Amino acid sequence: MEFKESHNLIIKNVSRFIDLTDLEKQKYISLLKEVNIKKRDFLLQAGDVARYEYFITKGCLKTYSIDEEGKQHISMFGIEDYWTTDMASFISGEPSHFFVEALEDTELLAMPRTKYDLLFQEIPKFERFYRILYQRSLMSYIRRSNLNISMTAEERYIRFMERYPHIVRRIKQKDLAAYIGVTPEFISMIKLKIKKTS
Amino acid sequence: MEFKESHNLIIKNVSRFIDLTDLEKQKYISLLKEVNIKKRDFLLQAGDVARYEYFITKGCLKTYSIDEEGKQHISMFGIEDYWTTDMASFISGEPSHFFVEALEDTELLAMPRTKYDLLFQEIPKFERFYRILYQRSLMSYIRRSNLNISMTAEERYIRFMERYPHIVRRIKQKDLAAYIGVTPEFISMIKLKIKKTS
DNA sequence: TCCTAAACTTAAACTAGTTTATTTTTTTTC
DNA sequence: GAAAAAAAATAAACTAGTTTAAGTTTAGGA
Repeated sequence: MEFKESHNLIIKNVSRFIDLTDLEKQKYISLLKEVNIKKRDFLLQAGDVARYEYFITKGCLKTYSIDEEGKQHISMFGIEDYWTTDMASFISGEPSHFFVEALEDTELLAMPRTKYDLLFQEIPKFERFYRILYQRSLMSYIRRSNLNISMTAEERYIRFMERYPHIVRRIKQKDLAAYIGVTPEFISMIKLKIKKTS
Repeated sequence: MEFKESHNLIIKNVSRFIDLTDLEKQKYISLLKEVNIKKRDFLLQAGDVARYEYFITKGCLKTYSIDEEGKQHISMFGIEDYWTTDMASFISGEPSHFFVEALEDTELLAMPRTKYDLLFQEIPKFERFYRILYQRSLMSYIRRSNLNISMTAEERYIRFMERYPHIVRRIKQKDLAAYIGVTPEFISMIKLKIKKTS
């Protein structure tokens, strides 16, 4: 069975955890909506309710909140083959505290909250898919926040550079700083220090 | 159908998200193992593999890691009606980086990793239960780490005191500090400051 | 119930990371 | 491809939270 490129991508992602028949694939795809946004546009803004769970087929996004002093805190970057939304808002139906903004022109597939129950009803295997997906997200979330707590900013910077060089290449240093949890000035200091010692 | 007190508790917890027949309840309970540990004993230690997911029926626990300088970082407290384990180790089968230690004599029900697949096979509804459970854990994890990032230690302290007074009553200030992410001395300073201002 | 270890308090010196301000470099836009 | 805007670098003054150290209170085991 032939699908378009973006649909192949999402089916490949889902098929890591569950096997779908051709009919189920078709059914699943029929629930998805295509969304394209330009660089600097928002997929979600604080105050909005997250009505979709998005799968990224092309591009790059950042998810962040803004604190009382107006500072951005980036909680994740999203690139091809990853999922993004504000889970808290998506589930609870309450307004989000997050912004999801495109760092490049971006293409996504959106699963509407309104179709979520229908999906589980028609293809119960998806309970399993999401059980595993959320279990793994939880796992990496726990790992990350544990590391963040026990490492200095310099260690966090070095670790991110080593583990996600493909993301580093696509983002501004300013955004890296907002993810690491320091000021851009401090990143400059770290780089200077590393240059001197090596 | 009659079950013992602890089994009633876990069934009530599971029944928030899925309905079980009496037969399914019995089957589920037959997979669980009762575990009792004394204050200061460990449910899990760094280096061990987490072979169980635990439901707390009585008592209080802390989950923490120890960094290179020997400092404890508490990531959660567990009390009655909550679940605990190191999800990362439980899923991956790799050794854990966490300690789970009893702060009081504690009674638990343990679901073995070895029975996990059997559970999903025999009662597929549990895929749904865990999908929802993990989705909600993820949600509160995201909320918490977002708040921690954008608040000062003082704000985090005040918030915890307000939201979890029933937990505060059962733990040492030292452990509260390790959860908030500051030294016990700094907690003393915060208390002093609050006393002065009010 | 007493004794001892652990927990908590207070305070002064210290440090990782921030703030503010200026200059240089890179990116965007027309 | 030049002008304007945004991002990055450098450096000095500053602050939230740490460290060290000494004294006080509390808890729990023999």
